[in-house]
Amino acid sequence: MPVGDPRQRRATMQQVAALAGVSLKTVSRVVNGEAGVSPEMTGRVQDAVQRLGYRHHHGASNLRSGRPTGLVGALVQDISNDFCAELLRAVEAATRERGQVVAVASLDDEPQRERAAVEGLIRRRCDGLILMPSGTDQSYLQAEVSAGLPIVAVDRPPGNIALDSVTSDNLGGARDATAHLLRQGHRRIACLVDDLGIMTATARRDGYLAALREAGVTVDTQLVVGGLRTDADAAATLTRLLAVPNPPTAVFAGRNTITLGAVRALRATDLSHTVALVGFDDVVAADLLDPPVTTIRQDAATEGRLAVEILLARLDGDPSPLFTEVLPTELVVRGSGEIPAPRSP
Amino acid sequence: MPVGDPRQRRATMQQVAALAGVSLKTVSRVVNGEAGVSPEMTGRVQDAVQRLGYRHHHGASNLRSGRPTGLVGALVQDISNDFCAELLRAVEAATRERGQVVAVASLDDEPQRERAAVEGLIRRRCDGLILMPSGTDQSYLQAEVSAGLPIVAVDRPPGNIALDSVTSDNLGGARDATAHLLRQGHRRIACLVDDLGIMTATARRDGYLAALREAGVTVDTQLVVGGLRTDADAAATLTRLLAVPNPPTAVFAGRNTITLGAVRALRATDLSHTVALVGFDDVVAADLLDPPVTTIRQDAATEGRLAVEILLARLDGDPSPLFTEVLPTELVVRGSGEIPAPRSP
DNA sequence: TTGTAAGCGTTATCAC
DNA sequence: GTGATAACGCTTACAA
Repeated sequence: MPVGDPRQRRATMQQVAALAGVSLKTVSRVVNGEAGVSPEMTGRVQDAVQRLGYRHHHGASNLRSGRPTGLVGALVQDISNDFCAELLRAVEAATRERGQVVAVASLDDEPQRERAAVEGLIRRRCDGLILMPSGTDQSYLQAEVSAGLPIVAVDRPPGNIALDSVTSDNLGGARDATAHLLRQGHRRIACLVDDLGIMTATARRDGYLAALREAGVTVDTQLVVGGLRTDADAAATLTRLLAVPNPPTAVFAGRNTITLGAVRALRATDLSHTVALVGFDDVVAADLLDPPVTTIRQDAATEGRLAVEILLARLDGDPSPLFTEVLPTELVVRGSGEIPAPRSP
Repeated sequence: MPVGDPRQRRATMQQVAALAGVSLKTVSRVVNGEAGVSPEMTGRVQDAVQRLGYRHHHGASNLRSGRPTGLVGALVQDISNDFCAELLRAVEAATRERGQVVAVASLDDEPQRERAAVEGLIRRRCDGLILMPSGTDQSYLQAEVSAGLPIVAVDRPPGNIALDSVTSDNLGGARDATAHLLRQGHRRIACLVDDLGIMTATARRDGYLAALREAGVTVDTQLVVGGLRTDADAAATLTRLLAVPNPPTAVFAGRNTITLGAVRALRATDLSHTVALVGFDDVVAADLLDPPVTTIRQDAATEGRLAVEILLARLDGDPSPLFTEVLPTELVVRGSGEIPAPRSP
């Protein structure tokens, strides 16, 4: 077997044709499984293909044929985050069936990274994009959309542009979570959310506020904290909140990492069984913790599946008006959220 | 803004040239930032580029220039698995810096899927591959390697072929885990591992066996179970093992999902604080469980980082002999692994 | 500084 | 059935 150059140089159809003693076009026909080639020719070509280790050049093929590239982009916040990873899994499963390839990127909620990633994929002529928007402005995508590139926003609504989108009912879920805590008698409920530049964080805080308002409970702005990026942030913040006079008796955690941070803080202060906790978004071993963590479940897999279904439909020419799916969330009662409020002093 | 056709049709350099009233080559120069174009021409071209929404066509450009495509493949067992996801994150971080794009796929340990995914990426002329091998035979890759395609195996050694590889010390880690349990006085230790067709599962079982042998403990083959794919499998199996006469007093779980299954089974049988448990591979909230779970930690991020470093070095022409990095594992003592054996009856 | 011609690996078109 | 030939969108080589 010949040792390859470091610079990849692969056999071309031309070379296969030469070795097989046939024309270029015949090789093309055999390689593409077109009918109307004699068995003998077919055999000779396949032989040459084997011998030269010929591989079809999808890119060159596409250049001429104008067919789609079969490259789909999936840009999420963080591919190592459970929620994103599950969503991607669903996307990947659907595209694999079509022989498409999925390019992924973590944007870490940096709009600049989003633009760079999109740019890279467009230069590579991806067929479509699934995007978890960073920041609040996706208007730069207008040119691409107008050029016919299907883009589906997932998990968060896009800003300043109309795109197909699949999101969870963040506001409703947060309201449910907060209402649940209110029903246990809590009135001082901390609200810990991510960076408020992120639409979902804002929506979840708004859901919290809505629930309080509906219950006629006055908001203590000291108990509402945004900008929490990591579980360590969340743990530190909650520890601080618990240390002041008249501390919260319950916590609404606006994200899975924040929930974990909250659990750590409650453990450290020995308040796990005293302070109630409801988290938005499931945590892996939520049922195994003590107490088990009550959460608002949002279905990442369904979000991904729906998004990719819409994308593939668009690729197939579906002319429907804009899809804006909003998936319901589900309160999963496990224990931590049912800790009652202490009797009023 | 013109409404795009469903079939994407983007402006070409030719069209830009026509609109700007310059030659194709001048457009090429401006677009590629080559020196030696008058400011006036540059302006006219940039104008036309804007107006037409021109996007560079990386594929066409590559076809002639022969430059690398900037597409890197990362094929893992399951992108929604924590370990894989973290590994991918590291890969992605490194490639992003180079403006490369990462295509991912979950193989689910199905050799057929691996071949299909590799095939798809090769047709798209990816520059290199990071592969978590499925099954035990990667010899089919020989032709690609000979053609100059850099491939780095991660997490598991490739079968029947020499590839750069980055793996964890599975055998050593499993031996450490088992030795740790032996030190607590346990003699009847269950060993629960994944499908034995997976190299890491075999290595971990072998590490378990080695530790028993070194301690002069006879192996009870009834306690050694392979083929566990899900946490439910693991839970069911352990529940069964615990129900027979002379049950195990400790468990070595060969994978993070198996560890979770074991925790569930121990909870259900109320043996969490009676039967010791050491798991291979960290579990997300291991420190928050009761008891906290002792694990053998393997560093997914480092594995990914090293693999991609090797890959990029090869792309840059590094002619070193084969790399075969074996990363050490670390025993993380948390509680579940330190439950002592009951006194002999 | 700018432009022309050829060619990258493939497919489409139309002859033989 | 099989094969020339042009073309896809771009870059290289070379000329003006």
